[in-house]
This record gives sequence, structure tokens and C-alpha cells, in this order.
Amino acid sequence: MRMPTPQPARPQPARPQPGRPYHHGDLRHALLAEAERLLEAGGVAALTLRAVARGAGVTHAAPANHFGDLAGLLSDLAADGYRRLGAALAGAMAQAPAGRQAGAMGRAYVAFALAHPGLFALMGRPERLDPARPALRDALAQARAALESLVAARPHAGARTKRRLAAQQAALWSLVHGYAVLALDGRFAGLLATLPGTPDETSFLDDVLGAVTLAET
Amino acid sequence: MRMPTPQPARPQPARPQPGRPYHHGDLRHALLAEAERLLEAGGVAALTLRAVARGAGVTHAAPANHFGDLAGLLSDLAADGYRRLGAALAGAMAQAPAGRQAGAMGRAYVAFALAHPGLFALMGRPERLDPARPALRDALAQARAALESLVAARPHAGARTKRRLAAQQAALWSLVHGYAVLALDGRFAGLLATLPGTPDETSFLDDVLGAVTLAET
DNA sequence: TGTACATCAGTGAACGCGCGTTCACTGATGTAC
DNA sequence: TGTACATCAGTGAACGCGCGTTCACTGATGTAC
Repeated sequence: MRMPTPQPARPQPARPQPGRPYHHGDLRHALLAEAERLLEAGGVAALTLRAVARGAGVTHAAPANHFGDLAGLLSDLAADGYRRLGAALAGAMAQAPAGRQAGAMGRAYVAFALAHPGLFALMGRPERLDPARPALRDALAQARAALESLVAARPHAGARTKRRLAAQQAALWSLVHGYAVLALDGRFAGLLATLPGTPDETSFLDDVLGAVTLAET
Repeated sequence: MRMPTPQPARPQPARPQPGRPYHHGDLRHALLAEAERLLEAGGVAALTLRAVARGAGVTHAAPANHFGDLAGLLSDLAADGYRRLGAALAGAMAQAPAGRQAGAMGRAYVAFALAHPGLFALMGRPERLDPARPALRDALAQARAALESLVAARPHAGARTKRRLAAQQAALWSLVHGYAVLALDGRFAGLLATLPGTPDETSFLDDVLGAVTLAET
């Protein structure tokens, strides 16, 4: 019996598939999911309209129907990131015992960044985003609100107190943002290697948070 | 008397200038200077071999003689940034009275970032740089040494103390790096606008540094 | 239940663009003798 | 002081690439009657 010659594994014919439905059904979410996959695999530079469309199995002009342009797609993806970050911060706040909320929130912030480095990097690249997009504005506001909830509970504070509260908030934010950025860039690798037990970035964060006291208000 | 028709201001004929010497003389530095100019004017995305060469009035293949490729040029530029940052940190340390050195260094770090936002951004984009370049390695090491000089004076510390010192160093670094990044992204703008006197990012940094105490060793 | 029609979502081809890299070349410089 | 020659630095044209955008189109869906 003659066996059929094994076909060389050729690239998926992709588009003109016979049984493939013309409409995708939920292309918008499929594109966002593929974009996030590309982002975590190859960084912000890997995010192009064509690559995303390719990954979703769709013509590269198709995303325009859902996002307008590339900045739109990136903005909606970043908005999703801010939404998730805000939720993580709020959740950490809610679960932490009184007096430990700042630390809990800081840990949640860094944990989010380390778990989603690509998304975190995109969120920190405003020049690639369109700030006018409602989804992005809303998600940003939501994440900020979570951050600010730590010190926002005193609407009647005097001017001096107000400024001190703002400084505390900015200090915590700066600390955890800086830690996340530096950790993701591998800047602590050398330092950690010299420490006994060679801690990782997550456990070292506890040391770092412990090394800092926010001055009492 | 007939006045000559005013010539439309046409773009500099650029290359085939008659009197122009074939050899530039110091093209390497001219390219670095132009690259930094472009960087501060248009961000990291504006840095292409062709744009830099164009700005320096030279063929776009010329930079290869001095930097090999684009990553080489960016790396040497970033190296210069680290050298200057390291010098600024060391200078601030040297001038500050004992006990105020951490604050002085933090202020110098943020001041550098705010004065050279493009360069600072490039330094924080390791994926665009070539870490194997000796100039970059050296400059990085120099800047780190300045940062570490704050707590590096105790080589015989025990394990617990060592880890605490490392945590303090990382905390200060994270704080000022995060502050610089967030300030440059305009993240404090809304917050500052609500404060009495609407401070700018530089004076607000004093508040932020004042809001934080590094735990005693 | 059927039919006409408007709207929507994805296709596929084409466009022009700027990019980094390669290459043979040539003008300028410096060095050996 | 002059000359031959190797090396260096910049030229200019060409290459292929992937990009975002535009466009007329068509298949699918939903709605009005």
C-alpha cells in the first residue's frame, strides 16, 4: 500500500479557511487577549496592529473596527491593567488589619507589577496611550482612588496636614513604583546575590518596607 | 534697481556642500550631542541612526564607523548619562553635612532626572542598550558605587545588619527613582494642584523626603 | 413566516514611509622610508 | 623634503522589511413590515 507522501508542515493557510465563520463573535476581546500575550512575551515593542491581528487570525485591518487605531488598542489594554491594579490595591486594603494597610497595598502594587511586567511597562508609557479614551481615564481614576484611599479619609484636615498627607501618599507610591521598576529592570540582582540566603525581589520588598517609616501625621 | 527675488527658504543642501571637509573632525561627539538633543526633544522613539546622522549633517551610514550599530550609539549615550548621574550623586554626597547625605543624594537624583528627562528615560530602557559595552558597564558601576557609598562603609557588618543596610539603600533608591519616574509622567500634577500654594515637583520632593524616615540601623 | 433593506464586521490589495544594514567607492590622513 | 602606501572615515545608492492607513468590497446579522 502506498503511503501518501508526508506533506511538509506548512504554515497554517490562515485566512481563507473554508469552515471559518466570517464574523468572529468576540474579536474585541480576542484582540486584547492576544495583545497582552504579545506584550508579556515581547515587551511593548512587540505590540503592533499587524502582529496582534495576525495572532488573532484576522486581517490586519480588522482591529480598526474595534479600536480605531493602535493607540486605541494600547489604551484599552492599559485601561484593563489599571482596572486590575486598582482592584488588587482595593482588595489588599480591605483585607489588611488597621495599621498594616500601607504595607499591604505596597505589596499588592509590586506583586501586580512582577506578575504582569509587560502590562505594567505599557501602563508606564503614556506617550503610547491616548489619555482622552474614556476607558483609560476611568480606569486611571479608579486606580488612583484606591491609592488615595489610604490618606483620603480626612477631608477636613488643615493646610499643613493636607500637605503632609499628600507627601505620605506620594512617598508610598514612589517607593513601591520605584521598587517595581528597578526590580523588573534587574537592578537589584547584584545586590540580592550578596545577601545571605539570596532573597528574591518579593521577600526583599518586606525588608525594604520595613526599613521605612512614614512619619506620623 | 532690481532686487533679487527672495529665495524660498529651502532646506539646507546638506551633503554635497562645496567647501565642506570630507572628514568631520569629531563626528563621534557631534553624533552624541545630536542624539541627546533629539532625545530631549522627541523622546527615545526619536532616536534613529538616520535622524542622528541627518542632524549631524552626515550620511546615515557614517555612524557605523563610530558606534557599530544603533544599540551601540544608544549605549554610549546612556553611559554618558550614568557618568553624569554618578558624578552628581557623589558631588551631592561630598557637600552634604553628615546626617543629611541621604536627602542630598535623593535630591540630586531627582534633579538629574528632571533636568534630563529624555536621557533619564533612555537609561531606564535596558532593552534598547547593549549591556556588554564597556563604556556602559563602567558608567553603570560608577553610578552604583555613588549610590552605595551611603551604606557601604561597614564591610564588617553582621548578616542581619548587612541585610538591613541593603534594604535601606534599596528603599532610598526606589523612593527617588519612583518619584522621578512618576513626576516625569505627570502623575503628581493633579495632586499638586490641590495643595495650597500649588508646589512644583522639586519643592514637593522635600515634603516627600520629610515624610519618610529610614529606620535606624 | 417571509422578504427587503440597512448596518455592521472582516477581507484583501495597495499605498507610501522610514527604518537598519550592506556595499563598493573615494577622499583624507598619517606613517615609513 | 618628498613619495609610496596603508588605514581610516564618510559617501551614496541599493536592499528588503514591517509598519499604519486607506479603500472598495462582501458576507453576515438584525430589524421593519
